[in-house]
Amino acid sequence: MRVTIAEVARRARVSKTTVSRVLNNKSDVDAATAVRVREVIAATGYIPSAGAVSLAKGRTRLVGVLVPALSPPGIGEVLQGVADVVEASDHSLLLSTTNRGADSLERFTRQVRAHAFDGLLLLDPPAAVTDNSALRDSDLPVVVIDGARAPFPSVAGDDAAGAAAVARHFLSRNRRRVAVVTGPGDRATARLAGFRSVLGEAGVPFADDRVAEAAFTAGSGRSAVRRLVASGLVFDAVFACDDVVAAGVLIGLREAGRAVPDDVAVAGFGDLPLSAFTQPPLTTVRRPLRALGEAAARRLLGKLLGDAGETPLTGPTVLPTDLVVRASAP
Amino acid sequence: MRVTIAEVARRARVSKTTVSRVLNNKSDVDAATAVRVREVIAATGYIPSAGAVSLAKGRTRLVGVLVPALSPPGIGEVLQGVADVVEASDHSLLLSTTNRGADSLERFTRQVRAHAFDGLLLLDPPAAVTDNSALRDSDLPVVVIDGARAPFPSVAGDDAAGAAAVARHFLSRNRRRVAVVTGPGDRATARLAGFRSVLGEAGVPFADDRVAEAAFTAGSGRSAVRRLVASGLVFDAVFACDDVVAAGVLIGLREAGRAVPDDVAVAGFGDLPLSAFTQPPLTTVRRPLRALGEAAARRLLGKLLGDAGETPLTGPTVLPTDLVVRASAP
DNA sequence: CTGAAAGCGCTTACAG
DNA sequence: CTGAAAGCGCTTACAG
Repeated sequence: MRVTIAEVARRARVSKTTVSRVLNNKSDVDAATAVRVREVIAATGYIPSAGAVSLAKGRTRLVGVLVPALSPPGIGEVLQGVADVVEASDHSLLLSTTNRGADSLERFTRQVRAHAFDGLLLLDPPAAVTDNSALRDSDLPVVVIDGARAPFPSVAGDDAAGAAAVARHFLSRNRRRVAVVTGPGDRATARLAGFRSVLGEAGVPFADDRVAEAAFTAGSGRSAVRRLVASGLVFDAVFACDDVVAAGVLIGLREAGRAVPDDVAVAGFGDLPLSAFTQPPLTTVRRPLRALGEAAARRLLGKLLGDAGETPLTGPTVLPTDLVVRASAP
Repeated sequence: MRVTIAEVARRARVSKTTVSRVLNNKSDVDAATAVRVREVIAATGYIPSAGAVSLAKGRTRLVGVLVPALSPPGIGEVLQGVADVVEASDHSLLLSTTNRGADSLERFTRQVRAHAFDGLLLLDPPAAVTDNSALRDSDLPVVVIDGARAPFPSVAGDDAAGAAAVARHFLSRNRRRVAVVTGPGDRATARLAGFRSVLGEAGVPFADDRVAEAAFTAGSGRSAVRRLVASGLVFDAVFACDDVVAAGVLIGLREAGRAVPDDVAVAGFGDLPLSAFTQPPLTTVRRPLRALGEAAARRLLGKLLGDAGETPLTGPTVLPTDLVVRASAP
C-alpha cells in the first residue's frame, strides 16, 4: 500500500496543507508540528509522488537530452558531465536518441509538446531538430552542445584553435610540407580552417592538392593517404580531422613504406581512448568532453533554477582544447 | 497558451471524456464525432500532458536505467540497445548514474519510492543497489544487465564460454605454455574459470604461478606481464581478462623484447574499439553489448506491457560471445 | 454513443 | 500558525 500525503497528514493529525508546507520547507510552520510531521514521514518512508508534484507545480525536474546515438566514442564522456551536474541539482535525465530517424523526431516533437521536461540539451543536433517547429514555438530553455545552432545558446570546444595548435606544432618541428585528411560536415570544416589559417600566416604553401577527403572511419583514412601518396605529392606531415581517421592514416603510411614519425609526422583530432594505443601513439587534440557536458548542464540549470545572475542563457560558450603530443608527431 | 483537453473538448463541442476516449482509441465513439475531435486535435497540435496522464493512469511510461558511470567503453553500446527498444515501445529512458557515491544511492532510493519510473534496468549494479530495501520492498519490475544478482532476472554475456574459446584457440595453435593476466571482480573471475576449465580438460598444466593480477588499466597490464617475465616463467601465450589490459600486455612484451605473436600470442577480452588498432591488432572476445541492452529492455517491457506470454521475467538469459581472431594470436 | 463527477496525489491562494 | 477548497490535466467507473 503506497503511502500518500493524506496518510501522513492523518497520522500526524494535521492537514495535507501542513504536510506539504513541511515537505517544501516553508517557514511558517510551528516547530513542534514540523517535528511531528517529519517523524511520521521518516517512520512511513514517505516520498512525494514525482508525477503528482510535477503536475501540481508545473515542473517535472527532468532535463531532456537528445543525442544522435549512444555508441560513438566521446558521447559517454559528455553525458557523464551532464549527468553529474544534473543529478547534483536534484534533477533527472530523460535521454532520447535520434538513432531511429523520422520516428525519433516524431517522438521528440511529442515530448516537447507533452512538456515531458523542463529544459533540453541538444548534443550535435541535426538541423531537423533545431528547426523543429514544436521546439521553436515552445518557450523551453535549450542549450546546444558541440555545435552552434541559432537561435539557441551553445557550448562547444574550440576546434579551430586546436587545429591551429597542430599546425604550429608541425611548423615548430620544421614540417612545412603538410597534407590534410579532412572529412564531411561543419566539424571537419572548422578544423581545416583553423589549421589552414596558421599556414597562411606563416606563408607556408598549402594548395588544395594537399587535402584529401575521407569519411570518419579508419578505412577511409587509409585510402585517403594512399591517394595522397599515389598523387606524387611530397609531404612530411599529415593532419587528420579525426583520430580514427588518423589511425587509418598510420596504417596506410605503413603499407606505403613511410616511417612515422621519421618520414611523416601524423596528428589526429579528438584524443579517443584508442589514440594512446596506436603504433606509434597519436599526437592529437584533446576535446574537453566532460567539461562540455558540465558547462551546458550548468547553463541550462541556471536558467531552470532562476539564477538571474552570472551566465545569461544566450550566445556561445567556447571551451579550450589541448594539444597532446605523442610519438606520431613528437 | 497551452492547449488542454478541456480546450479541445470545448472546440469539438464534446466532453473531456469523449476526447479522452478518442485519444485512447476506445472503440465506442461515434465515427463522425471521432473525426471531429481528431480534426480539432490536429488543428491545435494538442498533445496530452505527460505528467497528467501518468498521474491519472498510475504509469509513467518511463524506464529507469541505472549505470555505474557513462564514460567507460561499452556502456554506450548497451544503452543504445536499450534506447532502441524502449523508444520503439513508446517509452522513455530515465538515466541515472551511481557515479557520485552515497548521494547517488540516496537519489536512487528516492526515485524508486517516488514511483519515478515503471520499470528499472540495472547495469552491472553494485550490491548496495540490489540490496537496497526501497527496491526490495517495491514491486517494481527489474532486470539486471551484465551481472546476475538474485532475486532479479538478468541478462548477461557468456563470458566463461568466451574465455574457453580463447583457451581452445591457443591449444589449437599449439600454445600450451599459457599465462593469464586477470583482474578484480566477478567478471574477471568468471573469465579465468572458463579459460582454466578448458586447460584442465586438455590436461595442460596451469598452476597459480601462471596468473598475474592487474587492475583494468593498460599500465597495470604492462607491469603484470613484466612480473611474469621477471619471474622466469616460460610462456608462449597470454590471456588478459580485458582488452585495455591486453593492450598494456602488448606494450610490456615489446619492452621485454618478446615478439607478438611469434614469441608470445596475446588475447584480450571485450573487443573494444581500440583493439583493432593496437600493434599487432588484438585477438579478443566480442561481447554482445547491443544485444544485451536490447534483450534486457525487451524483457522489462514485456512485463510492463503485460505480455503474459513468451519470456517470463525470471531467471538469467545468457547471450553468446564471439572469438575475434586478429594478428596478436592468429 | 455520451457526459457529469470523482479521483490520481500533490500545491497554492485564501481565509482565519 | 493552520486548514478547507480549488486546481494542475488527465482517466475511469457510473449512469443514461
